[in-house]
Amino acid sequence: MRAAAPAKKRSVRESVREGTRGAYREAILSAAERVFVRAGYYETRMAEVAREAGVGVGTLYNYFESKEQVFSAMLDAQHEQFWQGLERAIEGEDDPVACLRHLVVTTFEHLEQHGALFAILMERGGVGECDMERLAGVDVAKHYEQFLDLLEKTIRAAVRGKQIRADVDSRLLVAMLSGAMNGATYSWLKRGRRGRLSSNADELLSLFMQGARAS
Amino acid sequence: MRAAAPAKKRSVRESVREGTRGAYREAILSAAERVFVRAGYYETRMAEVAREAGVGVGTLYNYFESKEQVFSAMLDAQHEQFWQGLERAIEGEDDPVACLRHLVVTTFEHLEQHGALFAILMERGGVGECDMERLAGVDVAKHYEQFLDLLEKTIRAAVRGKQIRADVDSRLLVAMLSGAMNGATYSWLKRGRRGRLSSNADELLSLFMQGARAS
Amino acid sequence: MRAAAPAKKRSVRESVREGTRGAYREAILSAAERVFVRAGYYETRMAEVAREAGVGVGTLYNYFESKEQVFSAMLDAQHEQFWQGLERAIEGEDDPVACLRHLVVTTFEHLEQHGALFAILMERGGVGECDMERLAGVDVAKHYEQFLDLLEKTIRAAVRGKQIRADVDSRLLVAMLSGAMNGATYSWLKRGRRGRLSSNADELLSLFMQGARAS
Amino acid sequence: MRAAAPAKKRSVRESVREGTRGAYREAILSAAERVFVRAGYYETRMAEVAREAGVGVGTLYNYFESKEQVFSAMLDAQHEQFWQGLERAIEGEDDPVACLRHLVVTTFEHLEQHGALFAILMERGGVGECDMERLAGVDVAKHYEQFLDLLEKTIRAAVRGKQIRADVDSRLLVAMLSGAMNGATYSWLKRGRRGRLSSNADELLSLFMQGARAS
DNA sequence: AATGAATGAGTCTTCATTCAT
DNA sequence: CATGAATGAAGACTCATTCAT
Repeated sequence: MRAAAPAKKRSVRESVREGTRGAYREAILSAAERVFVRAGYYETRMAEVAREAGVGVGTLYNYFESKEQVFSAMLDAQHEQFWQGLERAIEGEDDPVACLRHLVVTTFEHLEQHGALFAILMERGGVGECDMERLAGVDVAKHYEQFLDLLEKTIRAAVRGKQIRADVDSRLLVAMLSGAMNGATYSWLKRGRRGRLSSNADELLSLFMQGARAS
Repeated sequence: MRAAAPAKKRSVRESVREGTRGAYREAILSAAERVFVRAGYYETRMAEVAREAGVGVGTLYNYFESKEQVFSAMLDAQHEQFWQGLERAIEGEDDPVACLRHLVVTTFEHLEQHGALFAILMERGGVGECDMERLAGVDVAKHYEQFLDLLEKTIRAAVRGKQIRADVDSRLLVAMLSGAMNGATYSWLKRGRRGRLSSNADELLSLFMQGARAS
Repeated sequence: MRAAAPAKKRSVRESVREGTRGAYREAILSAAERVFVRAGYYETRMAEVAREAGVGVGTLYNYFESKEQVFSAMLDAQHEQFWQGLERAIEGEDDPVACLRHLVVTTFEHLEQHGALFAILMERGGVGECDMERLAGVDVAKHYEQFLDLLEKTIRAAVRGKQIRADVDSRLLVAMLSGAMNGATYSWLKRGRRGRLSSNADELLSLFMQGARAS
Repeated sequence: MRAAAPAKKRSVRESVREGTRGAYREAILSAAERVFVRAGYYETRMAEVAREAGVGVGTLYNYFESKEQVFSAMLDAQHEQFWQGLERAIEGEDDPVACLRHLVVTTFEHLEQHGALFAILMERGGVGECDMERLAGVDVAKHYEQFLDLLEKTIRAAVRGKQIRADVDSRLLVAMLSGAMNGATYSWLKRGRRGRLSSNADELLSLFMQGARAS
């Protein structure tokens, strides 16, 4: 078999390799997510990621340049998934306030599913002056900023639609809403993930809108 | 001079030594604050802290047991200072809502003065499941929790005084207010500390109260 | 070749690895023996052991937990080898006095081959109150005690066989014989290992037996 | 007082200083003996010696150049004392065998009084190739060799006096006797210093002489 | 001269990364 | 390519020694 047609074998091997490559990548990123969430960036050992992924340490380096890159790639993958869900959620929704609700609910649902990883990053993004912002060279705030941008865009749209008051700096509104979401997430994590995080969405938004609503 | 009262000289020497010990401790903690904020816990090198403090590495270990202890001690010192300011600010204030305002303003002022260190801790406290919560063995969330407790106590008082609605879980209100404060701080840091963080206090509180106010 | 039985290849690889592991362990222990003998425990640097073994420092820690463990493992290996020789030498020998002779000769031969390491340990075992006895946490006297026990057992047998007088505490006889062996070894080392240490065995035993012999 | 006659004061001061110097030196050496015996050379900290002596660390360096020198000086002091006792014991004694007995008894008595320190040194002297022989640069075997020389001289005298057989290398006899003494000391230490070490002297010598005696 | 805090060279140990198999 | 042992750069920490008081 193995000695058979080299040409054909090659394509087969290729495709297998393709699939294999993908599978390995997935497995590594998935393992990385678990371990990084569990232990944090610095306390995470490449050996531990490898074990969790069921591969050899060397294999990690066949797919990624370094620990940093594994971390970064995992972030991107997470963000990608989150972002797709977000876009799907607000697709075709014209009402900015309804959009805001979708954003909050989708975010909370993602956090429920994917643990606090994204939250960690948001939080870490919030570190501010600390170089951790560029955690080990990775711009961990990038994705969070993108999220904040979407939030701001949506709020501005609501302002234009007279649904949200215009006399408050929209950046403050963004800060408040995102902060409130973080606060709720923090509280939920502290309580040991009891209950559903997303069940807070409506009440949270309601409180926010009471203050933000155009009179 | 040399023949002067030995007893006194001794006490002088003692006091000098006392002063020196205190001065060294201060210098180290101060340097530690700068370096830890700059680089984060893991990227901070004891040698760097020593250089920043203008002392030898060994000296660090004359005052603290380990890197962790330096970090922990610096946290405690920061918190001590912050907490004193907080208590001074709300001392004798009976109105819970006015208290809330003092809390926000004092916190913002502290952050303006002491950089994002405290913010880092709050943020880090928010990390959730990550073991970084007990960063290298230090319970960094401890102080933040204490702050949240005070916030909750004050909000409950306002609820009892019919100033804040009773139909919303006070923990959600705490999460929202603290989160909003974090959000504002994050935004301020991102803008490069331009303007005064505390100038957001009234608007932030006003928005919060609109939602929270007892109807 | 490559298409050959993967199963077998695996086992080959395994065995190679096994062999390699063994070889590395051996090399490290052997290097450790040389360096520890040369420099003593405290003056020995892990880097020096690594260099002597022709491996990287990190490799040492792939095989042993710590410097102490390297030391301890080397001791055990030495003792193992010595003890095997000893048992082989006295195997099937019924005459206690002949046994004693085998013990002395075998010990001397081991010392001739393996340098003063074992002697060091014996000597160190003799340190007494000094904590060095438990040199850096390692019970270095353990092996020496085992040797003394064998000596005592053999002497007791000779007493029962009326070959050695019963009116002297066998522990004193043990102390004398072992001490005399140490003394001869010390002298031999001092003379720069000239001549054969084991050539002293018969004369030494003869002198010992003159005093010890049952009248 | 202090401002009084400078000239006289000086001499007073001098004498006080002399006495003081001596007292300090004594205190340090005495403390050093205890600590070195307790912990061994390498595990001994200068700070611990200072504490035991009731002086400041800096003071140690006013009297000795280094840790090594403290160790060395303590050794010399010990040896000095031991040697004086030895000379006093054999002074005027013409019979070599009686001399031997004095040597053994005096040595054992010294060991009983001064703990195992001297024993340690003897033992260490026995280390052989190990650089510990020149423990931290100190020739710890020096004193032991001197003792062995005296032993050999005495044995030779006994040979000349026909009290000890001439057909055995006197160096072997020295090795045996000194070794037996070490063995007895080791055993005594192992038994926790129970009983009197010197009570073994006669029996030990008797056994030795049985073998060594000229027929 | 006594003191003890400051000092930093030197050590063990870790762990990301490489590479022979 | 997968693998995992080898590697060595780098860091926390110790402790003999110095020196200002």
